[in-house]
Amino acid sequence: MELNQAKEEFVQLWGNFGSQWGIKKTMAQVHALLLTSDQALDTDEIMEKLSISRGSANMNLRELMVWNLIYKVSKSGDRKEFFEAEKDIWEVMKRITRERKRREIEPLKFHLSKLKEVDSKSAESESFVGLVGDIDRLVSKMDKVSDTLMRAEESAFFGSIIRLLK
Amino acid sequence: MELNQAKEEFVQLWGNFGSQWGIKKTMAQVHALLLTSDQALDTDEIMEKLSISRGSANMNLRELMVWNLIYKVSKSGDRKEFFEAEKDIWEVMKRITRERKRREIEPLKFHLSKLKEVDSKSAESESFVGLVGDIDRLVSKMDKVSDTLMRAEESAFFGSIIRLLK
DNA sequence: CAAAACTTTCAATAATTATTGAAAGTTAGT
DNA sequence: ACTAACTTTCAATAATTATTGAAAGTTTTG
Repeated sequence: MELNQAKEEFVQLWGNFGSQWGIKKTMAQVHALLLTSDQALDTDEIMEKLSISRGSANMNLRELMVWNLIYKVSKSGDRKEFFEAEKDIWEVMKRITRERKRREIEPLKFHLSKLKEVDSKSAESESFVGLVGDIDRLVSKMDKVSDTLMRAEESAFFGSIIRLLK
Repeated sequence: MELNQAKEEFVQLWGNFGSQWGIKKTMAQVHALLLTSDQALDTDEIMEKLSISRGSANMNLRELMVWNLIYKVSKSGDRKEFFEAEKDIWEVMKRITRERKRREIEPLKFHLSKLKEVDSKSAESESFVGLVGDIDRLVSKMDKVSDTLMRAEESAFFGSIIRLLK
């Protein structure tokens, strides 16, 4: 397979899978384009390569910066802004996980804790509170495990535990 | 807070968060309704409680059965079908994870392996193949870890490792 | 400071995705 | 085998979500 074709397929692939797990398709495509580009690109290049409008390019680039997945870079002698992606895939995954945690896990835990305040007079109330509590504990556990995983590469101790899990 | 109000809020909550992570909103709401119901419900009750059409109720119930999150149950002396949810939350999470793995991780790995067949003549090709390989390895690792977690409750050995991660 | 170069915004519009509900299909009882 | 009770399908429609692009805003340069 030819390199440019492979890159294009990668952009589509990343877009489709990204949108399956909560990342907007176009944002994921912009990300993929920058991930597979050996040099920083400017807005017009991105618009052209992905056939998207200036507005969309701008919006998605800004969002990717919020997620910390791409950086603005300047080229001397050019006043345009160029963008380049964080290339360390493990770092990419950590940042996506961090952002999703902030946007999803934390609000979810907040709402669950409210629901536990239901008047627990009846057996049915008890079992509802039990269910909510179980969900809360499970979410917390998954959250903790993902934290630990994210730290694993930086710690010999946790790293060795992770290796056990292979 | 009053129980029925809490249940309604839970249905909304589950619907919103479900749709953020790839489960359709109405399906998640049907699931939440059955999770918090102390008895099995029939299609008409579900239609009424969630204000959805017969078609939508049917479609979402069938999909939940594919995911193995709910069961059909019969009541003697009634030929209607009733539905009830798997109540063990850990089991629920395992089944959701399993289904998502089947639908997302496996196809992703398949596509990634294709992309590694790019002609690697140039330095740029090498780095593209490197990126794809990194992603493939990361996805595999996360997949393995999640498998291990899913098995953890059933194994004293893995269970004790998981407890270390708290 | 004025104009050029570039970036951002946002209301209108397009694209996508979910829902409806009536009709077709199925199953069970007599 | 007929009918009534119930379930499923799917083309039409509604609801939602993403995209556009022209106008407004900002920054840089001479």
